[in-house]
Amino acid sequence: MWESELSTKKDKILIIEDEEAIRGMLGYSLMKEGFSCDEAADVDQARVSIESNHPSLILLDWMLPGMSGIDYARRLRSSSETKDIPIIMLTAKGEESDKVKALDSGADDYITKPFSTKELVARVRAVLRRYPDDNNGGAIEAGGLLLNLDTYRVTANEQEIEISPTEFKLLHFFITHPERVYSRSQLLDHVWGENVYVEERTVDVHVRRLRKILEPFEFDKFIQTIRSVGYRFSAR
Amino acid sequence: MWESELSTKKDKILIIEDEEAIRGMLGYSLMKEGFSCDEAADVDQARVSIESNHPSLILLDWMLPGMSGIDYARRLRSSSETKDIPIIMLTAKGEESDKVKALDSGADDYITKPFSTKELVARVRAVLRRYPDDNNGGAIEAGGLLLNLDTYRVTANEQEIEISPTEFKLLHFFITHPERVYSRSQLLDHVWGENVYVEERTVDVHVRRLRKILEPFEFDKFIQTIRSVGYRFSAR
DNA sequence: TTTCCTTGTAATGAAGCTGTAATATTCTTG
DNA sequence: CAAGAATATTACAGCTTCATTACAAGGAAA
Repeated sequence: MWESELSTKKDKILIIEDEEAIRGMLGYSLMKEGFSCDEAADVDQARVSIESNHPSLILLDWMLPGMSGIDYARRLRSSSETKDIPIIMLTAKGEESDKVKALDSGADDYITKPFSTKELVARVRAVLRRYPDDNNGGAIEAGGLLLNLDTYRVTANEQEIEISPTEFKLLHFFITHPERVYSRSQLLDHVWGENVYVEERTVDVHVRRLRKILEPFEFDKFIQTIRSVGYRFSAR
Repeated sequence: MWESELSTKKDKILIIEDEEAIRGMLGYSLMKEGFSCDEAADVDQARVSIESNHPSLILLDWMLPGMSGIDYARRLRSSSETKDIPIIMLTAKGEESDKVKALDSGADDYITKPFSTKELVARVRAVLRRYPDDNNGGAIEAGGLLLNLDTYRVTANEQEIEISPTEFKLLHFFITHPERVYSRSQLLDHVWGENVYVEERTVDVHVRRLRKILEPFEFDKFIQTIRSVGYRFSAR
């Protein structure tokens, strides 16, 4: 377990990777950047480590002994204790389809080997930043839109908005994952849950509803349609 | 606004400080070290400057007119557009508790006045080093043309371009396979898919469309016609 | 139970994209 | 330079995808 003396709020990162050399290198790089790291060589070690250390992010190798990283990511996502832990997938392949598979399995991001320490750290930071820092009492903001997780309230320019549960969850996902396109199926996975069977077009309807309540404030334009791909949230 | 001619990649630094003398001194010192600076005397000016200049680091005074720097730091951290910008807090006090407060509010570092220019610059550099320059986050670049697969955005010289799905795919293929001629049939295979029956001339039309949207930026010349062979992408 | 709210689906219409063909232009070669 | 070949450009009809609305089933609150 690596540790740094200087940083104030240490994020714990669990590295699940069977090759020791890579594991050590990752741990060292992250430690130098002020993270604290745990390492696991297989699924069993990972389970133990998650239970005892509650990592705030998981780096997951594409291939593990006895199990694909994809499957393991899916499993982590479907368990209530681990489904909120963000996952970054590490893969040696560089194909587009792998990327899609990784993201579809519930990973929050993915990095192709070989990668620079810089890129690794940047992505880790980026993913961690998405999750609320609890600085504002559990509130998240984007361009005048304020979403409060504790009170379950949404305000647009200080004014409260009535919002239904599903729209709240959808908006929450969007606001914590901005500037990135998500397919309808990915949105269903992340917002509705992994094993829920719902028509893809249903997403359209909920996007519509969300846009409708945001319209009076002109925040509907934050939710952008990417034709034949999906939707993207951007507060620019 | 200070600026230096010499440095290559200038990091923009926003100084938020109400006392003009200090502000000017900071700006001057940083400029000499190759940074480019903006100045703001209060929160309002800061907001404007952030929106238009996207600083890569913020120097924030502990006390601002009407608001504590701590609160402002917190606010910057909870807004999705600004939460990625590192903050260094400036304070006259030297107490340990203040330091803790500053770091808790989301500041990345903290400097006690009075401080030497050397120390200032060292800390600025240190913090910037921890935030590796925005890797373009999974974007591919070619001579000012930026294609981002995550966000599905294409920008030419920083300016966003509207593009349709097929043109996006075609451009993606081109930009990832530069400096090489592809026949129409090869392009059809790679961009449209292996077993799709489409007229070869259709490629011409899509090349035309792609060139058209790139024309305003003079990037249409990247796509070159090789008569009786096919097309080639070259950003030279 | 009644009423209100939420939610998923389906239907319809609108908007945008794509492939083809027709025509114009450019290039090559004899 | 003229004819032929290859490419550029334009227009448009058909198709795909998305927006929007209506509605019915389910659940919660009254």
